Amino acid sequence: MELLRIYECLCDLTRLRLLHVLGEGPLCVCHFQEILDEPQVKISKHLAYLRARGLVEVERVGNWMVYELPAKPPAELRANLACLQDCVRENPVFQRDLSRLRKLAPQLAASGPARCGCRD
Amino acid sequence: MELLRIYECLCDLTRLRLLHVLGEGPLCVCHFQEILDEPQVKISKHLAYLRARGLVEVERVGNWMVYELPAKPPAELRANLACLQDCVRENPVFQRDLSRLRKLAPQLAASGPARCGCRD
DNA sequence: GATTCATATTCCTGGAAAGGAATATGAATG
DNA sequence: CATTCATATTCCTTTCCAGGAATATGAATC
Repeated sequence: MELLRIYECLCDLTRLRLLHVLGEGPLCVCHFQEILDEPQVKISKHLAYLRARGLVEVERVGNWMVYELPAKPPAELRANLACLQDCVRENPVFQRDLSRLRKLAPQLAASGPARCGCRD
Repeated sequence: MELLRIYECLCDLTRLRLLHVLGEGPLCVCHFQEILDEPQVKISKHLAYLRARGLVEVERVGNWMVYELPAKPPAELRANLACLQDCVRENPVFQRDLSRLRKLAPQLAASGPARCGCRD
């Protein structure tokens, strides 16, 4: 993966938030909408942007599209995601996203990384 | 400093190279031109871009403009510059830049971080 | 004070991308 | 098979930025 592609993905706030939340585990679009509190088009387009550049992968599950980070992310991506996570540790927006995620999937919070709960 | 501003600066190859080389120490525009082998306008504009966002600082020394990283870079910048350096450790373009830098200022290579040698 | 030198700025053009409104797709369900 | 639901795509407008050519600035030097 090219480093530049990664940085291009990182230079938009919505995409930063998407990637940050994805660090907790796979998630579907409807959950992103609730967590980020942003319109569907916006979420969907930015996910497409990330997907086109290989930063996320998708799997269709019935009506839902479940997005996740690549199973084996290249070193550059891993390094930058770790760096991002570190940088936003005290950022209210990013932390609010995380706490909303945990409210959405409280049963998963205990059992390791969150999964998309659409099927429940 | 806003994290987004940093990422915006990082999503262009020329700026990545400038920042990477600046990690070795202050440098003037003419040296950047030689090291990156890019036209003056391009270098100058990207340095202005970085400067406008606070990623670099300038000092005039006679005819030369000496650019450097901020004396006390905020944590987000430090983290990302370290991450960048790590990611390009095996990248031929970035490593060629470094070796050109050392050829330009061999006497400085030994004595710690490189300084702009225009005054010599 | 005219010239030179290093660098910055302006003016242009083309392309990318963000955001929203509207519409399309495709799976599930009645 | 018509509808609903979750999501994607298209179309549009606006803004931003990259790159190059030409020109401007400002310090130094003759």
